[in-house]
Amino acid sequence: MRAAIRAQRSDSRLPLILDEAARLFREKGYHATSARDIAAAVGMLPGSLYCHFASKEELLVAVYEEGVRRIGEAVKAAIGRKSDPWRRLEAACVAHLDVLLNSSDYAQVVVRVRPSDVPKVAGRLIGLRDGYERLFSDLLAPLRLPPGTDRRYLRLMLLGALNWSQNWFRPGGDPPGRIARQFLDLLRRSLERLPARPA
Amino acid sequence: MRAAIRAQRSDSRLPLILDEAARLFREKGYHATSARDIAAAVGMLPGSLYCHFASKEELLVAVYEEGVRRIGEAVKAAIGRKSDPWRRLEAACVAHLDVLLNSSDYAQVVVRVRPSDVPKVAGRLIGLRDGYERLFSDLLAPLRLPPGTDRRYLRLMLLGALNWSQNWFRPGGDPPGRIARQFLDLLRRSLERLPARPA
DNA sequence: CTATAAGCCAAACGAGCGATTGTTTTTCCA
DNA sequence: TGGAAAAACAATCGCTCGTTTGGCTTATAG
Repeated sequence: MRAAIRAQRSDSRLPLILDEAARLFREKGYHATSARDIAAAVGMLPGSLYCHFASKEELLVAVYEEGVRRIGEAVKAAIGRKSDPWRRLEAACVAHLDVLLNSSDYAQVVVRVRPSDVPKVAGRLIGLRDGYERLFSDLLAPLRLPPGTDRRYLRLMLLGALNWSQNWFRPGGDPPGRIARQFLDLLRRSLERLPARPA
Repeated sequence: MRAAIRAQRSDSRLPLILDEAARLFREKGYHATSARDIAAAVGMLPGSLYCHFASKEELLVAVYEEGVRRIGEAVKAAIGRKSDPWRRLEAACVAHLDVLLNSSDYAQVVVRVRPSDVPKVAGRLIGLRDGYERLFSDLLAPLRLPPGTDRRYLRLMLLGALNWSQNWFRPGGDPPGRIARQFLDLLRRSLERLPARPA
């Protein structure tokens, strides 16, 4: 029991602050969430937040960083040791969308909050997002595609459609995994240079 | 000279208010734009805005309505009297993206501002956007597609990719029309059931 | 010529904002 | 077990927010 109490006490509430900030930023957006909202959700006074963060913007950056880290981690785990390029891409899309629509407030903040909404840290946010998207460039590189196919547009179209799904997705409809596969399949058949499926 | 003065005086500044509100909402987002910002841009005092609008939310709705109207108008004009379904869709995508990235602050607000950021009027904003998107459903209906193709996902993917391009588009790169055609072409080849292009 | 109503100004309201300060409590290690 | 360091409290700062009120000017219809 002593050990349990000690462990509890030594818990810093910083992770809790990040959790609640992520949840609120995801729910209402950055500007519509006040420092007081976050403090109240954690159960502390507004001023106490500034023991952990220099400003509300820096708190956002911390949430954003963790979000990028978690998406990247989920996608890398999903790819695993697969070797077929199309299967790797499919696994990545499914994981990307799953973490984006379902499992992580942090990840949702990355897509929900526009860097240009927070000018003071916009550059850093964009840098973080770009870092993640390079992962998709790497996934697209080994695909064998029809000559003349622009991989950059392929990436932009795929990620754009996936990210935008946050705007219309409602739990209870098709699950994220199915959405991701549907999108990918719309591109896949042509780009694999297979004839349309036989009747 | 007398006539000129009279004409000037009778000018209502309401259109100017809408223009500046659209510009600022597009640039900074809804919450980051204050009523004082808008008033200053028009050259009047903050309180005077309320001669024309009951609240900041209602001003947003007015801008949003005008935005939806303008996108719809541009897309319909682009379709014109074309009859081939794929050409109609292409013209629509090009017009949609052009108005979204280039020509209209009003249109950009429609994509930029998330309805859920403004809960009091979210329902009306979503309704307006849904009304517009029905236009795309109509464009997709007459396409001859491989059996089993889900037109709903086709619409969601296409509009999602187009709308998201607002996040990465920078003037000076490829023009909107080219972007739209690139996206559409990535889908088109397979869905038209043509074999891959001959070497 | 006058009554009316719209458009705008001038001033300010209360609420809520992000952030700071000084003090107290808690934690942890020597 | 003493004492520094970290964490949180308590109170409040100055500011900006959306909005309201009341009065002045001016175009226009009767």
